[in-house]
Formats: sequence, structure tokens, C-alpha cells
Amino acid sequence: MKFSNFFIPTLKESPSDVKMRSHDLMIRSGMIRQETSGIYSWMPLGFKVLKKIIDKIELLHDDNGINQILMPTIQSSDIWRISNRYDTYGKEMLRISDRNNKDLLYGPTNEEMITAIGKQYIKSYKNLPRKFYHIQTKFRDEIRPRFGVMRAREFLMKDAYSFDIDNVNGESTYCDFFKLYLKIFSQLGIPIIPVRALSGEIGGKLSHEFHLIVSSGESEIFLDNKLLNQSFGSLTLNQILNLNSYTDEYFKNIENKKNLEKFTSIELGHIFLFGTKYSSSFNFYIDSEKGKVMPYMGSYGIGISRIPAAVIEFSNDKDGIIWPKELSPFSVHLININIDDSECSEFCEKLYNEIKERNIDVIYDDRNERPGKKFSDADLIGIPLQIICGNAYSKNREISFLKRFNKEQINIGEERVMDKLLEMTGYKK
RNA sequence: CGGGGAGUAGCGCAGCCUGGUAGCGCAUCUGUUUUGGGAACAGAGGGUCGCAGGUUCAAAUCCUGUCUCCCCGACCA
Repeated sequence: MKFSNFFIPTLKESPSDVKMRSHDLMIRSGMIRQETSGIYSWMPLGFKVLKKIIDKIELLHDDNGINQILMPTIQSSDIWRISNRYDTYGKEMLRISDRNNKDLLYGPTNEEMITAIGKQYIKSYKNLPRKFYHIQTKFRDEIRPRFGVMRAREFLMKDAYSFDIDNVNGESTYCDFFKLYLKIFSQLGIPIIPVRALSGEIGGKLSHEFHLIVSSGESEIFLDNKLLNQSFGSLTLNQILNLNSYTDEYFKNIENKKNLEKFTSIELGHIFLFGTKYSSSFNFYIDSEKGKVMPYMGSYGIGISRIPAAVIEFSNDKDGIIWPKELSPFSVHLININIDDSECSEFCEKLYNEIKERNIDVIYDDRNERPGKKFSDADLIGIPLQIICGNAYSKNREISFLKRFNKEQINIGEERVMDKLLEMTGYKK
């Protein structure tokens, strides 16, 4: 992508009502634009990050036999009356009515709808287990939206739902999702901490949240700090249940509070095994070898649109964003300093095309701007590797490689540029 | 919902107290000179002063109402 053809409306000054670092940087780097309280447009750069996250999540869900569907944003009140949540969900639910005065709502979550879908099609235990997911906009009318997309009213969420024959199989599915979540966050470059949670409005007994620890986080979690450097990937269900980490709500109810340290964090994922709560209210039975049984269900959410903000909150410096390479909107930021020097520009064009041919996501700053503006935009946008072509090329045929995270800069002869690039972006060891 | 703050050019703000017909910085456009860390100079464009009503010869400014946004708190997959 050429910078001149990619709309990135960067700002020098921060909007006055912005309080959180990530919110400020998302606005100034032209990722998002506020439409009204808690509702945002995603501009090209922001949407590109979102798509990186979506792609990774889709890939890993598909790999695990979880079927992608797309449910509507608008739901009928009917199914919510069946679960009795139409009355209990409260003002967070945005209620609307159509021209015939039928009560509709903008979905805050989809347990009811997926249960109705399951009930219609799943008739036999031979159809279980069954897992679905969708990635869709949700709306929750938060009392006080804040911090940009961090606590938005309209937001993008991945929610998955599972159907199992009984509790044992349900727990096994739950355990699979637990591990899938660890894998997803790991592949997004996010050091995640799983914590035991209460299940709240959704209902049920088994629930975990997935948190990113940052000092500016809105959540509080309590954990044994030995867990900070632990990998959780190979845990059994029993080990998962005995993890010494808790949400603040859960923490209040536990007995042994020794060795638990408090951290502030951002919640990025939440999984529940709620059992027969909805299959029961929907009278959802299937035929099994033992006669009719109610399926055990679970739901599994990831706050997709919150992830970019959380990662920026976690990784930035005074000059801007520092993307981890896993979800950086581009892998390489090629900067042409001497746009008027034909040798320099020809080299950049050629290098740009070679990078693209290798399917490496590159942004090429070909704009007719002063070096200072190009550097500061590059730092603000935060691509992990900057490749700078300017005077050093004109004089010595050298190109500068600059690592965004520590600003370490080295010069490389032109013949070794591609090799070095592959090495530094991790495409070649 | 309680408490507080703010709406003036795309963004950041001044002007309001003490009424006289709107200004600064950044950004944008033109020209010249510049060009390895947000350039300099010269010029230009851009505003229903959130909205509605009232007071007045005259309202961004005073009064009333209203809408919106932000902050703190309570709340929250």
C-alpha cells in the first residue's frame, strides 16, 4: 500500500476530551472517529488492524471445527421473553419497535437466538457436539461509555456457542475453548492471563475471563504472581479450575486469599459453561440413548474491537503506538526521504514491489512531505520496522533499518536489504 | 441516575465578567526558498458562536428553556 493512496488522517494535537493513552493514539493516528457517545467509525488504518484480528480468530475457530454463522443485529423480543431476560436485562438493552409496533431490540448477546437455532435443527445426540461462532456488532447501552472503543456501546464481538450431550462433554468443550483462547491471544502477541469469574447475567457455574494486565485497566484481578510468566496451554480441566487467579467479584467469595496480588487489567475474553439454562427455558430436548435430554450449552466471547485499544494501552511510547508484529496493520514501513532523487525513488519503488511480491504487508511512504513529518507519522502509526531510504542511499547505497520499539537504527548495503528485511520481520530466521 | 465541566473554523483554544457585529495556533490552498526528526516567508479560503425563545437600538457576551459531549461516582458480556 502506498501512503499517498491510503487515508491516514493523523493529528498533531490531541482532542481535548480524551483521557486514555490508547484513545488519544487511536484518534491521532486516524484509526477511529467518534460518531456519538460510545459509537465509532473505523477508518482504514484501524479497520486494517481489526481485520488482522478477525482473520486470526476465524482461522483458529475454523481449524477447531467451530462453524461460522452470521446472526442478525436486530432481534425479536419474543425469544427474550422465553428466557425471561427481556424483563431482567434492564436498560443496557436498546429496545426499538418497528412500524407495526412489534418489540425489537439491538442484540447485546445471542444466547437466545442460538438456542432457538439449535432447537430447530438439532434433534439427535448424534448431532452433538456442535459449535458455532459469529463475528457481529453488538450494542449495549452502557451507563457511561468511555475511553474510546475500550468501553463502547456499539462494539464488535466474536461470540461462540456450544451444544453438548451432558455436563461431562460440556466441560470438555469448555476446556477446549479455554485452550483455544490462549492460542488465539498468543498468536495475536497478547500476554493474556485467564482468571476464574462469576457468570453474572448469562448464568451458569463455570466461567473464566481473559485479561491483559495494564496499569490503566478498568478491571481488577487477583492472582498468584507466579502465574505472570506461566504458560497455560497444557492444562487439564482440573488444573484450569484450580488456577490461583480471580476476578475481583470472585475474589470476594474465596477463603484462602494468601499469596494473591492485585493487578489492574482489561478484560478481552469471557467464557461460560451455563449448562441447561437456555435449553431448559426453550424446552429444547434431543433424543439420546437414554431418552430425551436437554443439551448442555456454553458461550465464549472475545471483545474484538477492544483488542486494538488494549494492545496500544499495553505497548506505546511518547511518540506513538508500538504494534506487536502479530497484529501490526503492516509488517514494514518503507520511507522515502528523498522523493525528488530519482535513484532513491527508483530503488524504493523496486523494493516496494519486491516486498509485495513476497506477500509481506508493506506501507510505502511516497508522499511529498518533509522528513520530519514522515518520521513522526511513522512513529505514531507504530509499524515495528521502518526502512528508510535517503541521503545514505544517495551517498553510499545504504538503507537504514529502524526498530520502532527501541529506535535502534542500523545501515545496510542495498544488496543485503531484502535478506535483512526477511530476517527482521521474522519471515526468515 | 447523582455531582462537576464544556459546546466559538477540520483540531486545540481566546473572547463572555464589563453587550457594539469574531480572533489566535495547528491543519488546508497558492507561490518562493527549503528537505535524515512535525520548515521559513508571503498571501488565501474557511464560522447559522450547539439549538430555540426572551431582554435590548444592538447578543458569542445578559436571562430562560432545551440538546449534545466529557469527567467523577454507582453499574456493567
